[in-house]
Amino acid sequence: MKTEPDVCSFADIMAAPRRTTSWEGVRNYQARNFMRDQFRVGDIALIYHSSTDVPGIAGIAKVVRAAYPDPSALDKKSEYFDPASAKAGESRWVMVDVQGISAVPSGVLSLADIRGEKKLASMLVLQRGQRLSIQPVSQSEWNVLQQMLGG
DNA sequence: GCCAACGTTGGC
DNA sequence: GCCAACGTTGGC
Repeated sequence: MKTEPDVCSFADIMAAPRRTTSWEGVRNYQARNFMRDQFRVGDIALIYHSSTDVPGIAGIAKVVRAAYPDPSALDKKSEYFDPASAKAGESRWVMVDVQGISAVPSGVLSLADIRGEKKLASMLVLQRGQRLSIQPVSQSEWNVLQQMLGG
């Protein structure tokens, strides 16, 4: 799950009540559908910092609430306000709640580190033009990442 | 700040 | 339903 640390960093998640935050503001259908159709309570999520000095995985979280309507789409004061949702009278977007588990010990497992590991060459985050803010990670990729994170 | 890549919008 | 124009993403 990508986030800009200036907006919501992994540290922000860890500092939130119950270390839990709602993943509001996803406004891309493919990313929404991943949350709606694939996310289950208990699933592990990698929190990735984008648009920052050292982009990469900053921490591990887990899904503690499955997809439900994202009310920010109906909030005119929100930067995530969606006129089409407001017109329809209900949010077309969903969010999940995630709870921080642990930060990456070194601070970040950088994109460069990920790119340097041949076993991770299949990761979507490395693919050219891949901008999706929610990306699936395979079990084998996760196994390698866990090794790199010291188990 | 650049710019490639991609998604969305809207006129036709 | 095509597709040009526009907006956004995000590494570099």
